[in-house]
Formats: sequence, structure tokens, C-alpha cells
Amino acid sequence: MREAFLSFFERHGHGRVKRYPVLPRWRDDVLLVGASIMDFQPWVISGDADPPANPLTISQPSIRFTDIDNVGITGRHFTIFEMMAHRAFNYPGKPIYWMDETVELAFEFFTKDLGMKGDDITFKENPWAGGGNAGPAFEVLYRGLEVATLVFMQYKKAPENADPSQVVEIKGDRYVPMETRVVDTGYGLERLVWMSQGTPTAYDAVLGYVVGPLKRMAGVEKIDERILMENSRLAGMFDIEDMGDLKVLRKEVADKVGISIEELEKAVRPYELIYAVADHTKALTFMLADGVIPSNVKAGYLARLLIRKSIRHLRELGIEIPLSEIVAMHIRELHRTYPEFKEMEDVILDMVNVEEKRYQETLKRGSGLVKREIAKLKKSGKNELPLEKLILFYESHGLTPEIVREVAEKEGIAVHVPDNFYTLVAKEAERTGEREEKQGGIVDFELLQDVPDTRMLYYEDPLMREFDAEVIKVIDGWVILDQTAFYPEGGGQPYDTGELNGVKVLEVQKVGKVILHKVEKPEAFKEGQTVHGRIDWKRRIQHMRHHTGTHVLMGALVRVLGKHVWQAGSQLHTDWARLDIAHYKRISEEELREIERLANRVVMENRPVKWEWLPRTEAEMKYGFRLYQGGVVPGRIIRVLNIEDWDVQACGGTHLPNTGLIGPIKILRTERIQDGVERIVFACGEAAINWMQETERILKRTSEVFRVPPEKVPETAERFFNEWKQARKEAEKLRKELAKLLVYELESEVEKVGEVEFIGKVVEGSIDDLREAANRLRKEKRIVVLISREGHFVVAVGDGLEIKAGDLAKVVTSIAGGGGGGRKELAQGRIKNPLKAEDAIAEVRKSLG
RNA sequence: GGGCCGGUAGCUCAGCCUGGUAUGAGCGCCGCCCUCGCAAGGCGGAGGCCGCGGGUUCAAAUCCCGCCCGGUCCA
Repeated sequence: MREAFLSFFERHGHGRVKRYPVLPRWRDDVLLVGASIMDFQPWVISGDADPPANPLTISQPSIRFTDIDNVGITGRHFTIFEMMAHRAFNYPGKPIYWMDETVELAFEFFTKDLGMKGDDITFKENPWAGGGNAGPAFEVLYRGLEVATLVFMQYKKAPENADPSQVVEIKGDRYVPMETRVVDTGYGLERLVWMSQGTPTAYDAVLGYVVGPLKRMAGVEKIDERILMENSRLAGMFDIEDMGDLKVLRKEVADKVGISIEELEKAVRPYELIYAVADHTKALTFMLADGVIPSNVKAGYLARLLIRKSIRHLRELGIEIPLSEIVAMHIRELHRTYPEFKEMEDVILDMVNVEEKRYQETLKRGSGLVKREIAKLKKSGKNELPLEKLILFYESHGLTPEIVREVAEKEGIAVHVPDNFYTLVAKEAERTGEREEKQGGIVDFELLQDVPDTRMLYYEDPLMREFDAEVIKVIDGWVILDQTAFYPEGGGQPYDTGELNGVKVLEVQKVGKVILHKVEKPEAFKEGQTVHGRIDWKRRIQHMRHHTGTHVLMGALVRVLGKHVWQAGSQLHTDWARLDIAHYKRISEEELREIERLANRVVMENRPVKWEWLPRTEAEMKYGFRLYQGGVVPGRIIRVLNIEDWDVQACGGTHLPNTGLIGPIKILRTERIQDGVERIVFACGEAAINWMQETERILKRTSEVFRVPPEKVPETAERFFNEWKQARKEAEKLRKELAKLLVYELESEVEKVGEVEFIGKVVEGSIDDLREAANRLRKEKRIVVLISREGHFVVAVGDGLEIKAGDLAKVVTSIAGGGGGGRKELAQGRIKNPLKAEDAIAEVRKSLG
């Protein structure tokens, strides 16, 4: 079907365009590609980039979560579907085609190539709006089922000050005409295949390679065909908005077939689950192949959602296979069309396995936690889990209230989940959240209106250290020149410092296309004056080493860890740099060494580093979307940095002309800064040497302390540690022996004070010894006071006495200073003046009498 | 980036609020008893820098500060 469509439009003069990734790297306003037109927003639509072909045809896998509750049930809803399209961009003065031709093409395709009867096809008018654009549209229905939409985009959102005569209103929003009118079509691949095959559901038509095996595994191959067909027929006309809708559907089907709702449910539910799993795992396969890393944020969370939902479905079906096996089925089937799947297979399957394991662990950890909490509750005689615990479980441990309830109810504890639970949680978070203050602009943008763009010498010659320039203007301590070699802060690279005519340059920023230099003495500069600039080269060259080094490292990371690795941010400093990457598990020591080795090899190969300015679409077609490592890059032409056969990125920083100049690259450590994001901290050039020398120094010092050569340090340290533990245990034993002796000696020193046995003595020993002895001596109606020569003391009071040990400790300290206290039976402390120990004991004895 | 929770025996965790002996608990491990043997059971035992560093205190696993590691929620 895909081929039929694409080749039909190719024959009719359209350029065939490869699918775009479902994770849209070229824009940051949406999480996933949900329609084919999104490939060309905003750059092509706005005219900032040329379309890759005009007119063009494409089949774009699209993912939408809005219908997720319908998936599996209605027979026609998917989270992932392929939207086939032909499209024409009618630029002013260069029209391609518009309404009539579009409809003709569609009709010809449907009737001639697909052999549909013209009478079965209906065109229904229904204006369309979305993504800031709008226009008239036709829905194309085949025997009542929507199979395509033809949109004629000719309006864009009206600005506030739009000319009222131009404004039109569509679906409640105000629009004005666009200069470029776009034919935007969407043909549902799955629905067309379904129509041509006549299977009960669209899932059977396009996902048979998964649905079949799953049916076998679940043992539901045989079912009353009549029930299934009837269910499909009615379900096909339903949209499930909530559980109520589902009940209505069930009832209608049950009545029609003449069985109870329960029987129907039992028959149909496994099918729905199987369909849903087949669809969800397909969407997942595309997402993971295109670089989505399962996590707790954004698109990553949607991937995790699909994984967890699919696992739950499988368990309900009683199928005990790892989820990755189903994903493998998709790869096996789809890799002929999408070879990138095969390339990524190992990583994709590993990601799914890691996630499945993680989910199990979360559940296990969670149920343990909940069970312990419940044990506590039961002890205190409660039988309901309080709301604040529920919030705690969710916020601190990631346990949704549903999971908590499941566990708790098994233990006979009621859990009440408020309907607005997540709102409550959000409020809780808001209360604790502090407002962050935003920083003001550098200078008033208005003041820069008439200032010409600064010529960027650092791009013309990134190794330029000195230059001459003319002062254009001085504003609020910032000097503006006609040209500069000072790099302004941007793209994770810090600004340069240095001098202008011997005056210190403190900071350099870019506002629009004007570069501003903050100087120590602005009064030294006048308009029209020629100045000589000199860059702090030690600082700058380190930034360049770290910047080019970041790209080299990136290439190594992708090769060692896999193509799913994308840059998630970076920051350069003089002494070190950091690179955050998307990755689904911790990087092992071994991988890290391999990455470091590879990166340094590329340095030693001294590969050339080249940069060029390219129009956006040309750059994308030449290098792919891997360009956008640093995030979305604005502008009509973009700067592409190319390390020969190693790494290509859109980048605005200054770079070394070859990799050899980076010097050594040393990875210092990795951190896991967020679910699915690893931070690599590293140093290049001189900074790397500093770190290595420092590490060596530490090792040398350590080896000096142990008096062994450095290579013997680990085993020696281990030996020392073990011996130390042994010695500690030995000392413990001796202490107990000593205490026994002390006890033996003291037993003979008992004196009677009233009806109390009293032992009071100044002895040798540590506080532990004293306590040990006192505990052994303690018995009914006996009081023991022991004070060491260092001033530690213990007081033990036997059972059957009203006196508290803590009170007697106070008597001791009242005479000899210091402090102490404790429980009823045993108190301990230390006196300030050991010479008064005897007096203190006497005072205690007196207090008893 | 911010918040929250956690780090104690090989493992899972009590103890921390309210500082005062880690008799820590269960599982696991070792030995003995029982058994033809195994499991179960009984008896005994080994096993702890209480994450790291500082502070407060007579005294810190416990309170305070900083750091590291893990988990989790929100941007």
C-alpha cells in the first residue's frame, strides 16, 4: 500500500521523501510527530527552509496518545499510524497546484490504483485548523469510513495588529492569509489496508505478524466468529471517552448476539488486549529507534507508559514472555522498510529489558514499603491509609495510588484515593516551591536598533588572538565594535576575556547580532576610535580544546554505546567540561575506558575539523537530524561543524582546525543527573594534564604513607584495613576480660548504706570498660558508681530502688564539674576535675544515707 | 535547576522523632544435634568505620551543616 501510494505520486511528478524521525529534533514545541505536516513546521511553512522536494510525497509514521483508550477496542484507533501524504508548497509567483488538481489526484489514486468504486467515495467539506495554520479541507470517506483528509492551508494566526479587512475566523480563532499556500494531505495507511483486506479490525490487517503469535500464546485462537464480527461492527462506530461508553458498547453487542455482558467481556477482552499490545509495542519500537530514552519526563515518559501498559496487558493475558520479544517481532517485520531498526536492534531490546526489570523492581520495592507501612498502621489500630502517606508514596517513591491500593487491599487496609489526587499533589508541590527570579537583559534592546551587526572575526579565523577594530558605540559600560575576535557567551561556551587597548574586558555578550564588550574603564573609549584587542589566549584555547573535545567525545560515545545517544546539554570551563547525554543505564567502567581510548585515538589521528554555513534543508539532507545535538537551531542557514568521518553537528562555537590540537582527553567521572541522562565530566589539553598530575600526586603520597610502591597500595590498604578490624575485635575481647577482672575485684568492695548495697570506686579503664563492668555489677538494690582516672564515669542503679541513675550522675557532676546523664538504670558522663572523683563518690554515698 | 525519601551484618530492613550498652530482627552463611540422605526442626557461631567529612555535646547510628551514592516528584 505504502509503495502503491508513493509510486503513484512519484509518477505524477512528486519527489519521494524519506520518513522523518517520530522524535522531532528540529522543533521543541511538540514531544512527538503526530502528523506528516509536522515534518515541515515551522521552518518550511514559514519560508526559512526549502522543502526537500516540491511537490513531494511521503509516508510518515505518526504517534498520538489522544486515542490511547480507544486502541484495541474500536478496531480502527492506533497510537501509531502511518500518514501518507502528497504536498505542494505554492510560493508567491511559483504555484504548483491547488484544490482541483489535489482532488483529481486523490480520486485517480483511489479509483484507478486501489480499484475503489467512485460511488463509494464521498468528499465532505470541513475546515481545518491546527499548529497555528488553517484553511478549507475535505474529508475523504470510503463507505462511510474516513480514509484521508485534504487540507488547503492558506491562513496563519492573525497578529494582534492585523488589518481587520484581512482577518477571517475559523473555529473561533482569527487568521490572516499566508503568502505561501500549502496543499497538505493525509491518507491513513492502516485504514486503506484494512478496507482492501476486509479483516475484522484494522489491527488484523496491519499487525497480523504480532497479533497471530499473541493469540496463540494466549490460547484464544478459537472464538465464536459471530461475536467478534458483531463486536467489531459496533465497536467500529464507537469512540470511547470514558468507562460509561464502554459499558454501553458492551451492552449493545451482548444484546445483539444474545449472551450476557460477562460472557461477552470474557470473549472479547483478550482480543482487545492483544490488539493494544501489538499497537503499543509498534509505537514503542519507532520511538526507541528514533532516540527516545524511557524516563520520567516528556517523550521518555510516554515510552515508559507504553512499556508499563503493555506489560500489564501481557500479564492479564497470562503471557509470560519478556516484552522485548514482541518488540523483536516488529523489528523482524519492519526492518525491510526501515533498515535503521536492525541497526539499533540490540540497543532497543536492551532498553526494553532494562525498563521491564526496572518496573518489576519499582513494584517490588513499592509493595515492601507499603506492607511495612501497613504493619505499622495495624499496630496502632488503624485500618485506613492516610492521604499524606499516599502522597509520600507517590512523590518520594513513584508509587501511583492505584499500585498502593492494590497492595493495601490485599492486606485488608482501605485506601481512599481522592479524584483530584494529582491536583492535590501539584498543590503540595506548589506550596514548597520557591519562585526563582529572572535576570534582566544585558542592555536595552531598543538602544541597539540602529547599531550595525558586528563582524565575527572568530568565525573567520578561530585562532586569531589580536585584532584592530573601530568603536561604534559605548552603552552602559559596554563597548560595541565594528568587528571583534572576542567570542560572546553561547552554546555552552563561555565568553572570552582579554584587553582592549590595555583595558580589561570582563564579559562579552551577544544581543541579536551585536556583540557587546563589558570593560573595566568604559570612559577610556570614544566613538570612531581605533582600538587594539588582545584575547586571553590561555583561557580561550582551553575553551576550544574542550569544545572540539566535546564533539570528539560525542562521536566516541555514539560508537561505543549506540546511536540512541544524543547530547542533552554541555557546559565548558577552563579546567573541565561536562557533556550530558541521553542514555538508558549507567555507563560501565569498561565502556568508559573504551570511550576514552577511542576519543584519544581520534585526537592522535589528527583529523581535520571543518565548518561551513549551509541552508537548513540542505544540511538536514546531507547529514540527517543528528545535526541538532545541541537542540533546536534557529535561522535560515546554519553553521555545520564536521570532524572528518567522526561527528557532524550544527554548532556556533569556536573550534580547533584539527583534532590533534585538543591534546589528551581525560574522563574524570560520570554522574546520573536524571532518569535517562548521564553526565560525563572530562578535561582536555592542559587541564587534562593537571588532573592526571594531581591524581598521581595523591597516589604517591598514599604510597609514601604505607611505605610501599604505588602498585602495592590497593592490597596494602586492604591488608591494613583487615588488620585494623582484627585488632579492634581483639581489643573488644580484652576489654571484656578486663571488665570481668574489675568486677571480681569490686565485688569485694560492697558497703551497706541503709538497705542499699553501694560500690563506689575510682578505677582504670575507658568509658566502655566502665560501662561493661557496671552492667555486670548491677543487681537488685545495688548502686554502682565508677569513675576513671580520665574522668569518665558511670552510675548503675539496680532494680527495686526508687533512685534514678541520671539524678546520681548530677550529684557527681555537682561536685566534680562536667556533665552527664542517662536512663533510670544506667547513666554516664565525664567530670571536669578528676581530682575530685573521691569527693564525688563520697557525696553520692551521703545522698543515699 | 528545585523539592522529597533513603544509605545500619552478605541480602531485606528495625532502631533516629525524644542522644545514653548495636542482647538488633528475618533471610542467607558456618558448625553441631536429628536423618540412610535431603528438607524441615533444635542448639551454637561467625559476620557492623551505622555512606564520607565537619560541628554541637560529658556522650552522636540518632541533632545540625557540607559532600558522595541511590530512588522519586516537579520545572
